[in-house]
Amino acid sequence: MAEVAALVGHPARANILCALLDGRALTATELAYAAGVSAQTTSGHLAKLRGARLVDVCKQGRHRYYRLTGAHVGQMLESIMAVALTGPPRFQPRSKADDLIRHARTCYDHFAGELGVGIADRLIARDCVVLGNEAGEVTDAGAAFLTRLGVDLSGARARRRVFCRPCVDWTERRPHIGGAVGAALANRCFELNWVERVRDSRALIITPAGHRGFMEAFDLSV
Amino acid sequence: MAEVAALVGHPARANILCALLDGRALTATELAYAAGVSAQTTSGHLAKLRGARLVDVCKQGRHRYYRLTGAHVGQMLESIMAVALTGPPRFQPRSKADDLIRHARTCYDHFAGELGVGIADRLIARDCVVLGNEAGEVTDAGAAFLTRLGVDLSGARARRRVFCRPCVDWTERRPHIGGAVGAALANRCFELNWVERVRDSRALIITPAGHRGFMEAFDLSV
DNA sequence: TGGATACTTCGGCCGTGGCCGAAGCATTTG
DNA sequence: CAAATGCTTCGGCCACGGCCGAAGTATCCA
Repeated sequence: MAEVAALVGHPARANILCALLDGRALTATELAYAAGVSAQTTSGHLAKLRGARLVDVCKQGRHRYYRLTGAHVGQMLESIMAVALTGPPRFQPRSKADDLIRHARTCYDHFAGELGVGIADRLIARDCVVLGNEAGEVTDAGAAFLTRLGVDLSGARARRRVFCRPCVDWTERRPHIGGAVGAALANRCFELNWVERVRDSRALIITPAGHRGFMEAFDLSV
Repeated sequence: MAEVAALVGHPARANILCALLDGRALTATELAYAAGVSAQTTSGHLAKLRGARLVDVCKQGRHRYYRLTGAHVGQMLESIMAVALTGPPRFQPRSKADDLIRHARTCYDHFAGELGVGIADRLIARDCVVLGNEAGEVTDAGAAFLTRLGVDLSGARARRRVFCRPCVDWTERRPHIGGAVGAALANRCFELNWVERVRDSRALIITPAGHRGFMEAFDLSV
């Protein structure tokens, strides 16, 4: 047991595992970037994670795709995060980049930060979405609203992943909307050019069109 | 997050946390024995665990009693165990103590092992309890049955914690009943003197009265 | 076929963190 | 008040494990 915990207990490996948390499979190079260490160091970490069956690998050409071995690993990571969040507030140097990332960012493939939590709040207030502790659901009114916005809900339903789930935001410490719905909504916002990615970061910039759009659609000023 | 995992990821600290897993409060010296290191080393570990709010301490005379800060820490430990057990099979010397703990033990504050899983199985078979993946519920028939047994269900409902939830058993690899209901049921069994704690262990001994009681109440021979 | 890309293995350097002996407080007991 | 007990702090030793540079496989592409 200590071995498993020790594997998660190193920043580089924790970053790798978090990057895999949404179930996608990523290549070793992508994970090296996420971990912030060199490719050969990452390779060593991945070998250890594989040895403990925390991640699986599948070869495709010259790429190797890594993924979590199963939901139980994801649940473990979530439970560790939950404990970490109840811990003592940590010292966090404020910086320009920090403010950006607190303001709006992606959480794997959906929105987080003030933007993500704000959207979730509005959708909940309008009875478009119901979020429980472990799961969530889109109401009929919510489905109509999102469809009107151009979000591909039927595509989202067809995917094998969880349709709608709450995802605790690590800056706001409140839930935002994850799962296939969260991803589909984020996709649509990218299409509409409401947000743009910041290079080499998970941070997002909200375009002028985005400011108008989020205000019109969600009555949300960001 | 990596910090929390790193704390759990050392054998000495993992032992300390496991020793606390049944919810009892233990003194620093007892924990030093459980961890297998000297008192001063243990003191250092405990200071770190306390710093991360994984354990709480309360002074009583010249003793200091340590306990887990809450159920969320216990759940995290269980989920790590669950992952550790799905990993590559490890060499495990079988011992008398091992058999005991596999047979019947406490899991935080409810029953686990063959006993815990057996009880869960019978309650499910009789439609007294329904267990999902993340949550569970007690049926009306179940409430009547447990009340007849003397379990304090209304007290359990009044508490702020999750009422009924499945808890994956790390030896049986199947769910047993946790949450407030699991705790209340365990309490009642202690009251009835059906089980007794084994010193310095989470293992339980089923008394002769317990053998009769579990057979009569649950049709369960343990 | 040869070079580029993706990934792993090897080897050596270095720092963090664990460990215990000794000493220092705090509390209880005689 | 002194001795014993429970626990923590301090200091120094040591080793495990992380990190990267360099070199070695495997695969793709022109």
